[in-house]
Amino acid sequence: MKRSWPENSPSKPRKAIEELVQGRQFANQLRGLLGKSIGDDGSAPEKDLVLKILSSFTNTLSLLNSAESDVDVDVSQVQPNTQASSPCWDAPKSESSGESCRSNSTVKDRRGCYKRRKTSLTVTKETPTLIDDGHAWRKYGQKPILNAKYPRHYYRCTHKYDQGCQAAKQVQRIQEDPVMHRTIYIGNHTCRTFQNVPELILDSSPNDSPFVLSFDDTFTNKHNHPFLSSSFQSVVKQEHREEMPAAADDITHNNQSSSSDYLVSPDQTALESFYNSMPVLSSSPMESDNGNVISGILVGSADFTDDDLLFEF
DNA sequence: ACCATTTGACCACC
DNA sequence: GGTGGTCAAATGGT
Repeated sequence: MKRSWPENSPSKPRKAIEELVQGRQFANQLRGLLGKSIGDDGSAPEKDLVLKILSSFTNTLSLLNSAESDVDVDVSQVQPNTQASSPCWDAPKSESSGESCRSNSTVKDRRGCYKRRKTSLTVTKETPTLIDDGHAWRKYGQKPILNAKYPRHYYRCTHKYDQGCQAAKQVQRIQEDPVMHRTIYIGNHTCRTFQNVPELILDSSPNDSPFVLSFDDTFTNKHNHPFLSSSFQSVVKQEHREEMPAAADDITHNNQSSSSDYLVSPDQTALESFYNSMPVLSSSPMESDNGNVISGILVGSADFTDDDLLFEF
């Protein structure tokens, strides 16, 4: 599950990680200073630049650190034959969703009765700030994670039941850098209710990547990956898919489209090649005055508990 | 009253 | 059996 460094060179990557962590902490300190003097809207070019630096650090760290990540979702976890084994995820409330559930149990006894979705479409992001991603999330759980300093928070889409939206996310503060939060987006939004989310059109031109996005007329540089375009968003770590027809929930933006309208290709190989070929991180210089726009697309961490907010600045 | 969060309990997976 | 993911009652906020 977790990747590890080659046995013959275990120390160098770790040293690199340490250096990167330190660099990222320095960048965070600088960002804090800038934040105090500039404001918190993220629109200042200085702050934007710092965020990009942070993103670079985080990205590199994430690549190096994936083997140690406590929320690691490795591509190797993809288990195609588990696609149909997630009834509780798709319809967790339904009585029929838990085949393994005790049939005669009371309502209270049905707690935790579900089929855990082992693998699914997931996108891991690390964000230096807690920015509303435009979706409405409801927290449904919090768990302390073994060997992790900070608990993991579980969120589901607010419209899970009224619209059947399957999107969920897990948020956990990164141990090495508590300012950063690692958000794992699971599944894609099928709800139509969005706040502050701009128009986002997936360009499915056949000659290019089927996942190219265009952000209306304010965001047209197609070489930037949708996940990676924000100066706030730091890392798209890994992704794999299972039964979800679309790519990341946040890039679909189906507020104006039904689930069948997803423009992201469901083809897994295309998806993989897309993510393999894309640059690890690219920070768009174009979104600086549209921070809210981009954050609504790319950055998770909408709802946080008090301890999360302690680190907000 | 309604909605969101908290939190202990339950259960699947390893 | 341990860990992590989810449920749902209890609680709090508006």
